[in-house]
Amino acid sequence: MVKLTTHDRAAALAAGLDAFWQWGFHGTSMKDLERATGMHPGSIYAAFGSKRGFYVAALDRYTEDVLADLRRHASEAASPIEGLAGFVEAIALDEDRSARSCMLVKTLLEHGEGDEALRRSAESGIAAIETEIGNNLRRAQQKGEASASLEVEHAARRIQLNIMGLRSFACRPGANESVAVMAHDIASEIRKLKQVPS
Amino acid sequence: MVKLTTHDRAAALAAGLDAFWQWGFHGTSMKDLERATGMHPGSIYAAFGSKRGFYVAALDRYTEDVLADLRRHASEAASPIEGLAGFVEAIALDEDRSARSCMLVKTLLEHGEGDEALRRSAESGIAAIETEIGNNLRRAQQKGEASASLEVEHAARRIQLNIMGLRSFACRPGANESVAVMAHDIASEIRKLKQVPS
DNA sequence: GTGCAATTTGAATGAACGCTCAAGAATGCC
DNA sequence: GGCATTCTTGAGCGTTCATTCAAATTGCAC
Repeated sequence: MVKLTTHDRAAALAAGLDAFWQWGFHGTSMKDLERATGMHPGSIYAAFGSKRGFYVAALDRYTEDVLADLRRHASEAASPIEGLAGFVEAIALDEDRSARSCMLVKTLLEHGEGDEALRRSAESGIAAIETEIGNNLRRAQQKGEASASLEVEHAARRIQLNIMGLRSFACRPGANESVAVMAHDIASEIRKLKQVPS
Repeated sequence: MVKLTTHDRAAALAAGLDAFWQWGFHGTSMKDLERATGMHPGSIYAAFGSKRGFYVAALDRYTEDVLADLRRHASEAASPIEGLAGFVEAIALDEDRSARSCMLVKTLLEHGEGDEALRRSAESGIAAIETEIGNNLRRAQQKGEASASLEVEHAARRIQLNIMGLRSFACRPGANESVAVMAHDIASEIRKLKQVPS
């Protein structure tokens, strides 16, 4: 295992993630990855150890990207809850179909019974996102935006489940209009967590 | 393509579905399918044409099974809406992890950009289930259980999205308790569609 | 029991798979 | 420029893939 320049490694991960995202782990061949990254097989193995190692690294990067996106929405929105609602609404605006499904769910479903370690890797990403959603809800509580009696972990799980459903729903061919409707539905359910100002 | 006795064909489909459900399309080899069905490669090709043909047939069978399950819940429950709520709650009771993910979503995600025909096949299954959910809601309207002003198609889509999310959520390793909580959450949201008796 | 058609069988096929590593190119140091 | 070291390259490794088909077996009519 050998260092690439930070830039090269990041570019390779982005390209590899893209390929795995489109065709899944088993559906993406080393030849596909060579084409996508412009690297030769030896270099890929030097950098990531194996096809599976490459997948895990790309999956980690995906989780980081989602977390960054979540934090960006939180920091740019008028309030924590608006940040979450905006994050959900943005899913419907995603142009490319294949980028819509959640890579973590995709991993979980593709490796149903097979690769326990890979499933745990996906689970830890999901847990991290759930925690971040929970952080936002707690911030909403501190600001008085959400009720102090809100069960944060439960609500975070429910939001996560909605996002999983929405992202899968968005992969349906020709569902473009209804995805937007569903996204707004979910966003307005999130906004219902705002307590009526007393 | 050659006829198997009805019984043999059904048994082969059930075994094949099981294998595809666990390992996905690309993750299941012909050798796996031979082991699962007890058939020899020639017989599988005689009966289903190709590995892909086998997958499509198994997927169709899956859709039929889900529809039958949905109708069973509808006919055994006290009312149409209770039928839907019970159907959702039953998902959490499913024992084997791999049988929890929705095969149709799994197909949609695995073939993100690749096999257009397969994705359309999955979509038609999803649409059929959505229609059946809608039928139940309409029946609820006719009985006065749900408001006549309920937007049936919209509500059906929303329920379907929740089910997709729940079934994916249920694949998370070690999520057993929270799956039950989420299932009851979704079921009680469905029950909110009951109009208050006036 | 015999002959014929239908079915079952699994060894064989070429292609594609993930992965390796010896050889070549590039780099750094004096 | 010469030498040692590191990195890059891609042909080739053994394996496994989906698929085929000639031969063996079976079922049936008479």
